[in-house]
Amino acid sequence: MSVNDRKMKVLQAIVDDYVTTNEPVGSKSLIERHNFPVSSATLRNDMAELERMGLIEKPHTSAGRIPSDRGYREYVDSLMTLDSLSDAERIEISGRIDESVGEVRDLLKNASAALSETTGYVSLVMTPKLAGSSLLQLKILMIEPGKALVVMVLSAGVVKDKVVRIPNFLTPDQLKEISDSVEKSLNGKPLDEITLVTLATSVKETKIPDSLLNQVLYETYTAIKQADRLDVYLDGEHNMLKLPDFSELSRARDLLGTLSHDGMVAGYVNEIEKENHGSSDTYMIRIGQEIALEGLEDCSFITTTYKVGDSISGNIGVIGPKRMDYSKVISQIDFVRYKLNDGIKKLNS
Amino acid sequence: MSVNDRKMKVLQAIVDDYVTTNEPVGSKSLIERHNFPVSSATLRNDMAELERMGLIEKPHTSAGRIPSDRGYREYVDSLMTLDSLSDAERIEISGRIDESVGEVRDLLKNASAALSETTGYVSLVMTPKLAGSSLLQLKILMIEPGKALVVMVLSAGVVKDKVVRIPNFLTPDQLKEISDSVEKSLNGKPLDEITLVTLATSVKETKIPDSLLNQVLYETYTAIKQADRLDVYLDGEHNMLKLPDFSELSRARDLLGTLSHDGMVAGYVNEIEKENHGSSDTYMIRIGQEIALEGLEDCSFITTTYKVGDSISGNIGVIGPKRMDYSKVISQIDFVRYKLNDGIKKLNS
DNA sequence: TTTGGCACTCGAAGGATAAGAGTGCTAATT
DNA sequence: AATTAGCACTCTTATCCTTCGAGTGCCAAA
Repeated sequence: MSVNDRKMKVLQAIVDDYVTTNEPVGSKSLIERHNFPVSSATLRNDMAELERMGLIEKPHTSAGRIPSDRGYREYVDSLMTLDSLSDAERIEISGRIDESVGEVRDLLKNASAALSETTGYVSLVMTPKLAGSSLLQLKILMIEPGKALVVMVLSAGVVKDKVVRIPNFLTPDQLKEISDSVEKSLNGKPLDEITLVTLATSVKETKIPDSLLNQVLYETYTAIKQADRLDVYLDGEHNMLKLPDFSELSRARDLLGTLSHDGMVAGYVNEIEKENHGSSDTYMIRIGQEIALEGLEDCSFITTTYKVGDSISGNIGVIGPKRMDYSKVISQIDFVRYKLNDGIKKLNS
Repeated sequence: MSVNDRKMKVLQAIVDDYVTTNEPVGSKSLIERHNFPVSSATLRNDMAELERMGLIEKPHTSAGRIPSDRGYREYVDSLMTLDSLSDAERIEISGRIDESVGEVRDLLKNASAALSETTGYVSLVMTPKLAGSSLLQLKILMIEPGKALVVMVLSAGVVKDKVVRIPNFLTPDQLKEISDSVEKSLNGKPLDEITLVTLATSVKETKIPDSLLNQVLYETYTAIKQADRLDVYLDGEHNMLKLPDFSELSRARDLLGTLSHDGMVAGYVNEIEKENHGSSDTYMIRIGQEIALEGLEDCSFITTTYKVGDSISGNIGVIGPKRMDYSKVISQIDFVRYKLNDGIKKLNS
């Protein structure tokens, strides 16, 4: 084993130890716990070198070493060995997710709950981005005078709807006429290409007075725009309070404060995804300072995607302390992702 | 002023001081801050008496006094003076709530956000209980072979729907036949009186084979049952970390742990409401140990109802430290409640 | 019933000290 | 050149002690 190889082993050992004990690790305990065929003095030299390379650091002059952000990065990129889930864990997760009844929303919520429960960290599940998916059907149904339901069927069988207000004296027949023309002209169009103008041109041929038409069109338009609204299911925030990493109240406060703006978190995930543009099934891992969200400096953020049909996907991930068992968490996310894909397929088929 | 009156004044002063300073209040500072026309020794006697009555207590032998749960109770029931909101607060709250677009769900979420924001505590908004409301319309619409949408209109104009799976070879005409018979026989029935049997009898006369019928009926039944699902919007949990009352990490952990089970909190609110059965517009206040939820021993829980139409109502409230400005919080809830009632009326009219 | 006075209590804050884990460096060894 | 033993040095943590001050309870006088 070359000297360089050993240094990397040392880094790996430091990360492993620090993750489990949450104590800066010193040369002596390193020797005790792992069987390095060298003395502690040698490890001290290696550790000094690793520090020079910026991979580990000491909290204080006379303390052991902890991994730096770059150290974790090196660990995750090159040193980590992936392990797999125990059967017990699989059963636990499956149980929670399979109890979902009927709606995608339940499924996503339960997946998030299962993920935060098994990891002990914060889980994140976002509804799929529908902006790029296309409109397969659109019907406007009269509920009662003045009130209608816009029902949209999107690619991959996703159904969205919204109650809208319409002019009181619009008749069901008139509404049907509008609905049919709109559907005819929008059919197959991607959601994000639909504008108010598109809608207006689609009903040019009808004989319904503009005054009535306009309100219906506008409401239909808002319904379409709202169809791709992003919902975020964050779960397990309170888990972070159990971690020694956040035993300082101010850290915990900053963290939970930021996490309470789920829109911010979602926005950040979308940014990350843009950078990795669309390579699905891969894991995006952000460590410590790499995360551009206030209060998450001591966290790592792991995300990946789940699928709804072929072209539509949503995000799923975990926010935990930098000091986490990356390998384990990734396999946990992976299994939840698998169950989620599966559940959605069953629901939407 | 009688001696007894003064004792109550002293209690009031202690609560007021303790709420603002979060320090046990002693006889001397009491004299300084309020103009009692007596000496500190006299107040000491009064305080000893109040303690004998169980209304105040000392954390330690040589500390000042803090209100006991019963002390707060006395304060809330008899001593508190209600004040009103500042214009700035009204505008702040109105702004947040008025920006809601289109859906009741947004409105509830925003109301909850506004409430947690202005109080600085945890807010709670629950969707209305629909179990008792009745079914005015029910339509089952074919979306594509194998998939249909069940649309229900309930009292007070509330619309609910759910995508369900149906047998692949069921024709739109058959579906319409089922839909019409079901609607005819269920019309006006309260949701909680509808059973699978009710549904089955309603379609006895149709000529559709049972094998097809049963799945549709079952799915419709689950759609109806799911219509009155209770959603809970808890917001501002992280605010609690800012309070000195929860600067002990373990307290904060217990509190947020319990609050993360929003189902538990919702269940508790329903219990409270049953006890107060249905007297609307009143405030239900639980203080400290009166709250039967783990981790909320140092909290107070104030709830009331908002209205959707005449007969349907939901709950809204705040969870904060016992040591809160009750009067202020109540007026804040009251204003949010008012804005919420108003917003719903506008949406549903 | 109220008041001044006084002894007493107890927590919070501030040092001082000792223990312990860990480091860096030097000189010797392989 | 790489490794090792040894040792002086550093820095944190825990513990104990002291002091300080706010507050109490109670007694005797008004």
